[in-house]
Amino acid sequence: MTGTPRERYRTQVREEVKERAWEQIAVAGASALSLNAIAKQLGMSGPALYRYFGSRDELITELIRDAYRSLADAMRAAQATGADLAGLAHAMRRWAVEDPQRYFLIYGTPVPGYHAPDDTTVISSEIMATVLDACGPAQAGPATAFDGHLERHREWARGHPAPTATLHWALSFWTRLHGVLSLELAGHFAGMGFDPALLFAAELDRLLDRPDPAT
Amino acid sequence: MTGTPRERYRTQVREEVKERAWEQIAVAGASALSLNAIAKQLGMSGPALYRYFGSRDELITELIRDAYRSLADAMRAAQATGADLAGLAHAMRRWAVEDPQRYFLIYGTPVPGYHAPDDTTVISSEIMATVLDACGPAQAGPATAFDGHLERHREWARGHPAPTATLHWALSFWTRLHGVLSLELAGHFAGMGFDPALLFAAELDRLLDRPDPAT
DNA sequence: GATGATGGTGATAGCTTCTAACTAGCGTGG
DNA sequence: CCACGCTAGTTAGAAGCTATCACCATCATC
Repeated sequence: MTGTPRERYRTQVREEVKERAWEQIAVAGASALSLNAIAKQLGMSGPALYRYFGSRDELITELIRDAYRSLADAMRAAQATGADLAGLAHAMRRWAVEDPQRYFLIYGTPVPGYHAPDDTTVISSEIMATVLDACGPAQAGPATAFDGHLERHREWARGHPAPTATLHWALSFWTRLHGVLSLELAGHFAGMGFDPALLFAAELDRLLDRPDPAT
Repeated sequence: MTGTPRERYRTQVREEVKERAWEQIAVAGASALSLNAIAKQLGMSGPALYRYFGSRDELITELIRDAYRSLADAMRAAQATGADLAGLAHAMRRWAVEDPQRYFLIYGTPVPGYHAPDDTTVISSEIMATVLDACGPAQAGPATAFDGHLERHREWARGHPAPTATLHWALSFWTRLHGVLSLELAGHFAGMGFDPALLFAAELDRLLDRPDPAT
């Protein structure tokens, strides 16, 4: 809405490019993303896209940034509606299942040479802060040897007042949910018969120290 | 050693191709694997490789198979030397850290169209069986609602006599260790300061119900 | 209205996978 | 022993990709 018509057109084309890029990624993965194909879909030919994105990597970087932003927003939105930690976990799973390749763009196989831009780590710690905010005093767990080590490496919490044991707990929240979720999204449970959503819920219950929600 | 000289030469070239492929994957990831580059390294030009591998996908499939086989062997070898569950976990981590891209070839971002060959699921359940074999009666955890669901979907255990609660426990072993391990290998802990190996050990301790190994 | 920034074009280089046609040579059956 | 056949290798080429370059049109502003 703001800016000169030139600028508005420019951002609109950029958005449309990213739109098509997401479509391609959803059906064939990020490695199959083709600038040529996107250009053809937009009715313009090949090199025109380089006016809007300097390279394929630059476009993908932009998409990674947007994916991070989208995940952080989904978590914050869940928190805003009064969701507890279980609610945050399910919001995260919903966001991931909605577009698995978008999840893998963040948490999938890294390309050895590639370095994510700095602001993604900012967003990443924003997500972490959302989890920490939702943690009550109950989320601590008994002190472990790792907690002592973690006490000396609290930098990543960016001054969040949560006790170190809670930081450890939040790390477990992240790693465990990512473990079950990424295996589900990658299809590793496909031929095994059980319902991945139930395994996710069970893992979450164990994490929240609710040993048996059924009885 | 067996077979005609022709066959021996053929398998030797195939092995050499895979060797170079692993080198390329280790430094640039599987997506950057180039048959042309491999052929050039072997001193032959381009299309000659298609005598040995029908396509790029076929080569990658072969590599995935070998990676699965290698992981299963590493786990079985650890078990053969009397390793307990913690030993299995550390064997798995060693194997992964040794060549992260090899780990990601198995557990990383899946290409939407691609379907892994059937024998990989066989090897996968062999790995699962190794874990189940190392489980004592202690590894069960309290019965959960998920265990009831899992009771009706035991097919993937392929007749292993372990009780259902132990199957659930083995799933947690898999998902939790994969969670912390894959995030480490992907570099998501890079800027956070703490030692990923210690987080892995801590997560393993919690999994094995050893709340505080330090005190 | 002239001028300069901007958007788009086709041509081109260099890379990729993969197919097709063809040749050199090894190994075995007659 | 020799001829045939299979195999491994070659070059050429199609189709695709990223990315750069040179050029042209068009729009916005002075």
